[in-house]
Amino acid sequence: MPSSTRLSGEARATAADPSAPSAPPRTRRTDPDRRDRIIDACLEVVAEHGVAGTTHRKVAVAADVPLGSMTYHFEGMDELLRLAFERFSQVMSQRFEDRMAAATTRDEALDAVTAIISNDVFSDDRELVLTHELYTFAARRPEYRTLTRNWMAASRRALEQHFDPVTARLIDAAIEGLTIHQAFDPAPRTQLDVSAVVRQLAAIHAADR
Amino acid sequence: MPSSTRLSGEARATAADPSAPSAPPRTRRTDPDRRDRIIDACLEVVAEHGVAGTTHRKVAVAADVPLGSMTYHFEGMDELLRLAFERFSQVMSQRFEDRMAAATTRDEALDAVTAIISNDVFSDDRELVLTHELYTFAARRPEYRTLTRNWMAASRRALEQHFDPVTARLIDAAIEGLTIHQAFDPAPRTQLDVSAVVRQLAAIHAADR
Amino acid sequence: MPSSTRLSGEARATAADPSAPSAPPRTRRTDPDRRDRIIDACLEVVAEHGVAGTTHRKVAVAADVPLGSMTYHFEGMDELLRLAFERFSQVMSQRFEDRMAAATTRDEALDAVTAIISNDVFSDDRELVLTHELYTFAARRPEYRTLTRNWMAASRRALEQHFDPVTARLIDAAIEGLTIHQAFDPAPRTQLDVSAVVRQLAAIHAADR
Amino acid sequence: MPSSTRLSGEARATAADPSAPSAPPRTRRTDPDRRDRIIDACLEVVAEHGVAGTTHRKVAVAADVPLGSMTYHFEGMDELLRLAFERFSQVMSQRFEDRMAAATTRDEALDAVTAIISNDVFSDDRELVLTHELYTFAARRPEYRTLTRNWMAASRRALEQHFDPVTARLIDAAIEGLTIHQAFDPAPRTQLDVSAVVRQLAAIHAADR
DNA sequence: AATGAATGAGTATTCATTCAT
DNA sequence: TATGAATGAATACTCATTCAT
Repeated sequence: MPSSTRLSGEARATAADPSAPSAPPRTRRTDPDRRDRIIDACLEVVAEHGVAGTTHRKVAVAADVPLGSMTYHFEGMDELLRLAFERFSQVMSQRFEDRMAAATTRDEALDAVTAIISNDVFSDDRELVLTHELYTFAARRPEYRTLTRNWMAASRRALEQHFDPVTARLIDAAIEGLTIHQAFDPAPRTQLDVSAVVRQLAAIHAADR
Repeated sequence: MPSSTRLSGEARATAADPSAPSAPPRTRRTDPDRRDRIIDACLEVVAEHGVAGTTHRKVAVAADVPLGSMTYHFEGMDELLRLAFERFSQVMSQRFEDRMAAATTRDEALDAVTAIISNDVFSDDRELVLTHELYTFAARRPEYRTLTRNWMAASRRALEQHFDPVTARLIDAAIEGLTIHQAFDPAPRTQLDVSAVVRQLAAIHAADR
Repeated sequence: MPSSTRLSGEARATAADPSAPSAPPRTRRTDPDRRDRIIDACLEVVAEHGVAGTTHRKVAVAADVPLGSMTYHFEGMDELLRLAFERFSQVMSQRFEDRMAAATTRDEALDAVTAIISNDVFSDDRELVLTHELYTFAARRPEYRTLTRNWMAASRRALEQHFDPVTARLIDAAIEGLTIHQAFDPAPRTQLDVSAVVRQLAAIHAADR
Repeated sequence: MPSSTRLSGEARATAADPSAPSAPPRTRRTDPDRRDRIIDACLEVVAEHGVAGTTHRKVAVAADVPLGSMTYHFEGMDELLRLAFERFSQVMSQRFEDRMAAATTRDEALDAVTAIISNDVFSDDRELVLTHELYTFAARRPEYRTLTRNWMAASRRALEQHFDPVTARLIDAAIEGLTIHQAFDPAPRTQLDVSAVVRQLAAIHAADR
């Protein structure tokens, strides 16, 4: 489900309409979403080959642009990766917000959180991989932690539509922790009733007040 | 493909110049913990340059061994990385176990968890980075998830010395989630009383029973 | 595995030193027959060092191109060798055809065959070596036997300008066998009157009819 | 059929008899056919990987001897290859002699030759490959042409048991040429009645006398 | 006498980047 | 403005050979 809403779903500009016979075969001059397409392609290459295996060549092939475009449109791999991860985190963030916004009651919000933890975010490995590539990227380069900071802040803001700030932080952390442990230790001995846990978590602070 | 000069039998100039008297006798022929040293060095290189930037050359320099040693002792970079991460996860795991084992009461255990979350594990960036390099490594290669699985299982076992299994899983996830969010979003608007949160978390299941 | 310094964007020292006035402007940016030159150079390197001793480096030096050109223009050594042998077999084939085409009578054709066997083809070792390198190459890789098949078929076609198909096959085999035995056993006890033998060979099938 | 008579078929010394319990586990000191075994193994490696791909390591593994044995028993790859090819040419030579010696009449000799050309020598690729590896080896190194010279002289001697020297040379060359062309151009348009051709060849010189 | 650990020189190949067009 | 041919530096890995044991 999550991967279907993926990145930019808009149709690509068809490259020259062959039905127009009078047009000269000039190389198409305008390709306005080329930059965008390269960024998307970069993300796909990172998903498949990792940051370690992402090269100008692979991205150029994936985006179907000439190799020279890469350094023409971007300073270097670093900038390109930053932009790709920026886009990724925004897309993920946006999806989370949409889900939380769709909940109209606290109970629906709790159901949404339960669903997210249970199976949703990393239903395929693509986003598991990209998330951790991003975390690694940010762990190594403090200057890029704005990406993670923004993402996390956005998540909390979305949760605060339904919960007080402390509970929001707690739930956000629980989503993170349980999701990761589920991905990396898929069959723990002890099964969890996620829905119950989430509800108890949400009750902590309320009870405390 | 083979070496070119193989078929010509003439002797090669031996590199060592015996006329230089100050040079040490150079007889480091046996070096039994060389393999170990290389693995340690690999971990340092990963910490500093990332998996992406880890090369045989850098590791060889860091371990102070000739380049040829690298592929003599290891099948290739993959095996070396696997061994390095194995060692890292075991060290981290062990440290966690030691901490939990040092707690003699449930209350001390809760303090230990609080300390771990608050500042401890990722006090410097080195372990933050290595942890996420490992997660990325495992995310991309399901066959290496035994590393993460073992680590997580060990953590839970350590927690189960003090808590029931469900609570142990919950606390483990909380450590993971809060630690990450703290590292990647160091100054959230809402401060958390970690000690209080941990204690409430531990009370959930008990209360539920 | 990727390059290590990729993520650090600092500029590299450019190698060209503009302060050296005697250096040519170095602008050999376009070199359209470079590919061809490399193939020729490869053949020379094979002749001198054998397939076993043929390396990208040696070929690059022989063709006076930078090492990076090698894998820019060719998939790998295998493709390069295939192209080199293709060229070699075509050149040899062509020369054979020219010789046979130059003969206007059956008798001249018989003289040409005699000349070819007697001393000509392998007058220097270069072509002896290349022929056997090619045979070895093809013996090991059935998929490249098209090269030998084409060469042999062309030879037979050339002979069929003067002889019936069966005689052509016979003469072709005799050229092969006698040439090899002459090259590898240069002073047999029994001298052969090649011209007479060839003529008798050519008479076999005619007599048979 | 030819490959069954292969090299040295004798049983290998079983390495330490585990049923003798009193024997100390000392490393076996005497392994008299080790040298031989290495030479055989070398030939197998050449057959499989070519001279180009034959390395000390591969041969050591194939012979089941420690790597250090290689340079202990042999000067280097060159000597080892020479010995291996020497053995190969002797085995091939011997087999040819046996076949010709088995023929008691001229007619049986002609049948034997026909059989050899038709399908026998290179029934599997192993010997095709080894023969051409040897030719290439000898083509490049005139000093090793004693190997080919001896082989060819032996063949002629064997043929001279049944034919006069000139006919023997002719038939020998025909075997060479037809065999090669058959191997490298397996489906020529024109089929040959090998038996008839051989008989006519044998008649040339007789008729000439 | 025999060996396995060790190594430096070499190999094919990949890469980000440059730059003439 | 855009590109693809070009390249030097780097990569992982292999190898024959050495030598302390």
